[in-house]
Amino acid sequence: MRILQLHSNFIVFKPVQKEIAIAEEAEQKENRVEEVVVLFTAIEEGDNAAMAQKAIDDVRAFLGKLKVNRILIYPFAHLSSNLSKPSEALKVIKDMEAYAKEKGIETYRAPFGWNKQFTISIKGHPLAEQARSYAPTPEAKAEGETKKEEEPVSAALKAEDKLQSFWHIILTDGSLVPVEEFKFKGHVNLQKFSQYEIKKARAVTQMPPHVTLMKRLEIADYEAGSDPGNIRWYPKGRMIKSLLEQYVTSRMNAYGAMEVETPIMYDFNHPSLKSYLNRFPARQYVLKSEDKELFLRFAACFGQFLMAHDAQFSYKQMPIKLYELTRYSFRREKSGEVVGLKRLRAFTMPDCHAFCTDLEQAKKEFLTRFNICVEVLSNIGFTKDDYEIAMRFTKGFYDEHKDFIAELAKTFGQPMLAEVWNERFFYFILKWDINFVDNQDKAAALSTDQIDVENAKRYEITYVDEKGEKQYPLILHCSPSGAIERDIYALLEKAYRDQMAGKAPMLPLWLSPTQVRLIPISDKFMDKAEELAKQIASHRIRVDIDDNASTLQKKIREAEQEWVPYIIVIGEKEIESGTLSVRDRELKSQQQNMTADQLIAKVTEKIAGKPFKPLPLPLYISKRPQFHG
RNA sequence: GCCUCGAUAGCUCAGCCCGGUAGAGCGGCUGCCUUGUAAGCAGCAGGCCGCGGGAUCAAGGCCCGCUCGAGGCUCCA
Repeated sequence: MRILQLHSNFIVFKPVQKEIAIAEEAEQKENRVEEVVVLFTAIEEGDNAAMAQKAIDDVRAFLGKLKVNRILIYPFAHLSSNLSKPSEALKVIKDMEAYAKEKGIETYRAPFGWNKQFTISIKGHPLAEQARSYAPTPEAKAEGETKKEEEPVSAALKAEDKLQSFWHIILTDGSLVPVEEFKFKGHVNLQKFSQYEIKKARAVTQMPPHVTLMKRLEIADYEAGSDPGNIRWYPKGRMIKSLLEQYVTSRMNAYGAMEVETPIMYDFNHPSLKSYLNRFPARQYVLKSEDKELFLRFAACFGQFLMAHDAQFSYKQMPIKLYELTRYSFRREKSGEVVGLKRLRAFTMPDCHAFCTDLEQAKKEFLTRFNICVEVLSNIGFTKDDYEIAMRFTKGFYDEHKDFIAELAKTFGQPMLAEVWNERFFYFILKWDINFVDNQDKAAALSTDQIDVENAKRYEITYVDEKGEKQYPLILHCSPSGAIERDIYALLEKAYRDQMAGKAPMLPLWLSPTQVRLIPISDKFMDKAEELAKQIASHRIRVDIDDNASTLQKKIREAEQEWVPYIIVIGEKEIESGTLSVRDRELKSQQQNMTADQLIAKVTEKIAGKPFKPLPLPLYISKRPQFHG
């Protein structure tokens, strides 16, 4: 709290304009107060009622010396760069006012939240001008926290600090083995993942491989002109990202989810959002617009919950599934945590909520979605060897639903990590996440699902049951693929791992920007190359032509460095024989002889069922700009 | 956010310790070569040495601040 205290002959102030939504009511007329001690006051983060009283007590001491008993509390934000939230500030200002009146001081107050005009005449004596600053004292701080604890949400937050986790491995029969007793032989990644989760101990001194790759392959790059964690996508990267987005969305459509679209920014002071938000105090991007304070969404929950709040539905229609691909969700992660495509401040997340009548329905749906998530990751290009699963639940939940956990474990067919809590700290009773373990032995969550038992109430979302009574549903929160950017991170890290193991690194065929590269041996064969390109492209295959004036060997080298899956050289032999010599990256670039039709059939089969986008760059390589050295 | 380290041509990096006219390779452009499965040859252009301040006759190099990045800590709904 900062106070500028001025002993004045008089002050005249006039509210001009409301600055914020929660501004107090006030008349736009001049107010004049004579012979008064004016307190220009800024309320800072952490200030509370105790501090309000202390400040007023200090002022009272001065009033005695000055022989005045009249104060004006004047909210004045400009004294601090560490202001509290307006709603908090108003509370503290009111505390000051009430306490001062209680102590018999003639107290005036300028309205909060207004742009005000003022004229002041200050007395010239030594005690007339005083500035004071109050940092939250340890006691005041503790008191503030105790106070917070009374709110249910903050209690949960505070509990999270003390949260104690017990780590186990879930065997495929659903039984739990303490992590220390599990033999990790043959489960190297699970061991790494467990280490990461439990000890969080890492020692690495290398640039994350996917960061180098995302730049070199002209997929994505940092954008220094934005905020950290806001990424620039080049044509190839945009295409890859768009295909993944399309794929996940179409899979969720097939699952029966209804796609919706909701705003990316929300009013800080909206009553339904407030208590939910309080759990995440410093994590949003905040923006001011006219008289409103808005935050950027960090998931699709807000929009979908507000929509579900207004919707009418009954048990007969449930489970009801809403889906949105958020482009973007925003989380203002701490600067030291933002890295590459792994952890961003603006990211694209598919988010599907299922509203279920009861736990039985929720469990059934949960299992369905679990299988969908594994399928989605598989289609993106990840096998069960690429990731590890963590199940998180309370001891109580496990005891009651052991069979269900066992069923999930059996479905997955591999041991999983279990984080077990003694009591529930979060709004969910069961959660799992699929984690990719990267080349620095760090883990990043991809798919996730959870059973939420709190938010229906918080958002007043209800359905009508068989008896015609309103009930709160259980809400499942699922991201089938996790953040799309993170999928690309994992694909690149996987490719790098393949490379280290002596394999040719590559993207899945359906995501390769160029699927087939044609290299005419000389200008003479350009016509033939164009003809062939036309034929291949007509089958929804991305094909391009290297028409640069360099050597054959160099063109092959460049195609290999671009991770092009099929490279075809076109010259005299091909034209005469009618068969193509295809360099197949998957087969360590061995040359395979096949006809154009055979190649088309092969590619078509491999990308069957996946979305398609045309070549993201000009057909001729010579026409392409260079986006990254 | 904190601690440590870094930022030099489009890219990768040398020069900094010990202050004195800005370097290489790749890429780009121009020309030659018309190529048979991972780098053909030559020439040319290209720099606010991240931004701002300071000390110095003189700063890419020393000092301070900032921005961005990397690692660690913390965090990860």
